[in-house]
Amino acid sequence: MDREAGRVAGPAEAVADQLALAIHEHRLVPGTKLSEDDVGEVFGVSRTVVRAALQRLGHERLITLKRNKGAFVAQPTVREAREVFEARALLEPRTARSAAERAGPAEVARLRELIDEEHRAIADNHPGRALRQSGLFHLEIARIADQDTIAEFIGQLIARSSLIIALYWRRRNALCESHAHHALLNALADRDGEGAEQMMKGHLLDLVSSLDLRSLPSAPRSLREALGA
Amino acid sequence: MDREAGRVAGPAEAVADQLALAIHEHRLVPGTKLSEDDVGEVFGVSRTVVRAALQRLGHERLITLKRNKGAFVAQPTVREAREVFEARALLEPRTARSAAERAGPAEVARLRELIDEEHRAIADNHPGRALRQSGLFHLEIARIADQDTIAEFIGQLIARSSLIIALYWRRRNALCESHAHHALLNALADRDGEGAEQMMKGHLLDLVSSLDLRSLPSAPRSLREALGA
DNA sequence: CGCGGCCGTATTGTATACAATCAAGTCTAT
DNA sequence: ATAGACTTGATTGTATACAATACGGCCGCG
Repeated sequence: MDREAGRVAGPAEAVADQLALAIHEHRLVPGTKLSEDDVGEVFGVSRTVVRAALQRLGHERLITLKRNKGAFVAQPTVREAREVFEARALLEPRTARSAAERAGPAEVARLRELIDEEHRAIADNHPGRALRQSGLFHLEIARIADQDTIAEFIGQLIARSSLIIALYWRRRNALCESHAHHALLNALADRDGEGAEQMMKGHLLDLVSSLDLRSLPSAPRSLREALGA
Repeated sequence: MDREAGRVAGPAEAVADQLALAIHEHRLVPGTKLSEDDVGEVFGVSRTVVRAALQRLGHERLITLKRNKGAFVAQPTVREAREVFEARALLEPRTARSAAERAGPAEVARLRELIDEEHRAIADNHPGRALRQSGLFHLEIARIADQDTIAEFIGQLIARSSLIIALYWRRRNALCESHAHHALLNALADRDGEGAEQMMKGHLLDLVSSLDLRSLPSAPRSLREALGA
């Protein structure tokens, strides 16, 4: 479960990972303020390590750091939402193709397990967990492609996608898009690179089209914030 | 010269930018240790802000943070070098196409200015500055494409490429690859998207082939000496 | 002469204290 | 009553002090 091999994890990483998970699962919604004292008390660490964690999340664009004002769970704009999915469209299809050309039985099994957990989360009425598992499925494909650098980018984009979905998701039903994941899995199992690439491309387009990128971000926490910054 | 609009710059950002520039221009070579006390004394700030700066650079993979050991200018492995250029190959050609479809006279003029500065740096025998300008040329194309998210990724990849070039550059002559930049510029000025995409693809392939991905890192230098000149 | 454990020094990790800035509520004057 | 300035409380920005860890030299032993 370590974020990255070769880099030793410290308390700040642990705090950042916990916060990132909460954001990913929509337990922390966009716009929420993350006070340094509050976070420090929750995790039992000092502001020093909290600040380090917040800095990392800020660099990943999961939170926005406003000078002298504090850290807030990011609220991606419509423009940023489009850009994130355009970046994913550039990276993920080709990566899925590479993954298909490399996938063995062990890799397919890992992907199947992720899909199963996603289904279990849906059955348990935990849409946040389901979304997280869905993201891990995409990330695992990048890892199978044996491209750590691209995988890291995709991981960031997936996290930001989670924020975008929180803000712009159109239909609230929990159908999600597990069929697409199944189809992708089959293509990978068949080592069908071309198919996997096309599947991923279509899947991402479906995702974007399931968003409502014409509306403004859903209601911010305060009117003042909507009119001010 | 601000790194990013919307985010207010503080002292830590200034220190990080200076260090990043030094790394980019090869005044700080891979492997160099960045002691917190030394950096703090050089820039006249306390370790707190130095640590913030080092953390940002660490997240950008320009430096490697070893727990309880300190920060060192990163030494990308051969594998990482390949991955960085594979990522660039995924992102930059399509981005160059978009840029070509959007470029107006002002954008072309900015690019031409960057090329001119690159030539001036070469004429002044400042290969570090020339390399930096070359990177800014690539980055400006991403900005012209009006894709901030992708541009940020490309910016990171360019910075890492600078480290890779420091470690694996084969021929030491300062010929560089300005012809390719000129050709790219012409394609952009002609709004030739397809041509720009192909040019960029070929240019990146040329870059990779100019590396010697079998040699090993060279000896580092001291921080003070590198920044003093 | 080489090797292994010990200790001193230097550097990083973390917590805390102080300064600076911001937000909100109060008070006054028009 | 409202607009504006002031003041107060809270939160962040920065510096410093202390604790923990690692590196290097020294000594003793084989």
